[in-house]
Amino acid sequence: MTKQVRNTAAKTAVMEMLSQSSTALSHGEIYQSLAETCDRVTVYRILDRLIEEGVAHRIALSDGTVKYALCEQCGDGHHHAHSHLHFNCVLCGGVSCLEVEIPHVQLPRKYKMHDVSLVVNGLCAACNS
Amino acid sequence: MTKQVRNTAAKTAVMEMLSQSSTALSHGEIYQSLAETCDRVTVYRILDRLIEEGVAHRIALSDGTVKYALCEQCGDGHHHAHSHLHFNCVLCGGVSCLEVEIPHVQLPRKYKMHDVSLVVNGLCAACNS
DNA sequence: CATTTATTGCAACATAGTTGCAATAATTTA
DNA sequence: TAAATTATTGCAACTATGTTGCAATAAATG
Ligand SMILES: [Mn+2]
Ligand SMILES: [Mn+2]
Ligand SMILES: [Zn+2]
Ligand SMILES: [Zn+2]
Repeated sequence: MTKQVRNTAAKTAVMEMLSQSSTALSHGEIYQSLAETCDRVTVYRILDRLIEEGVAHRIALSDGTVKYALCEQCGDGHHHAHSHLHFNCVLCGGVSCLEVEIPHVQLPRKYKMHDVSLVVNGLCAACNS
Repeated sequence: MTKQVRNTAAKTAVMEMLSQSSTALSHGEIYQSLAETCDRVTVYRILDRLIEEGVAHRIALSDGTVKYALCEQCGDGHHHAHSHLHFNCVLCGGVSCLEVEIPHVQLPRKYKMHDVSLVVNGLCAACNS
């Protein structure tokens, strides 16, 4: 039997927060906004669980920073595809999932591609004015 | 006047190591191989300096891990371009610069692209047999 | 309400990266 | 070659990030 899922106040709060946010959030940002209401470790575990449940996904920026975003923000809800790029605004720091397909990349002979991570750094629409 | 550059034993050792290695190396890997011969912090500072000098570059993998590689390995030596992709083998863990141009990506209106980071995870030629 | 067990808090640990400062040593200059 | 300059290093101390074990807590189910 598959492990059952329980909805807790902390988990709901994290999801609510990710859902409200226009930008992907780091563990630290989430933990701080939840100020005192739950433990650091709990936030890590909730995020891990959300990812395992397919509700959220991890985004590693080009400097190594890790952010989290809900998956609905990055697909049409119907077919869930993770082959989209992530945009990191160097001005406001915002990180967002763009509905842009990752172009096909040709690898050298014998290489086998599993998945691709593409992060674009630049100015977002709001900051580029 | 621009800050002068000094070649020290530690710096030479790090460069030698990166130059010999077929894969990009993390700070930890470099530090361990240098075992006891110099401080942890020194390795960080040497790597920062190599990057500032344009000799090496940083590679952030899709899980947030950071690796370092010499720049000569990732260009033809003549024109130095950093718009190439990095390959991370999920089997041997090797990380290498591939001489493959990053395909053009079309961003939504008003977005301004500065630079792109593209990491492909999969099986390298050696592991894919 | 009682049972089951997923989730949490806490302590403790591991790794990654940064900063200040005094000591050291690579270059430059005399 | 010896002295002066200052880039580099070692060390201590600190912050940030992430993980694990275990006992206590609290969802869900009946
Ligand atoms: Mn996304
Ligand atoms: Mn490279
Ligand atoms: Zn912006
Ligand atoms: Zn391999």
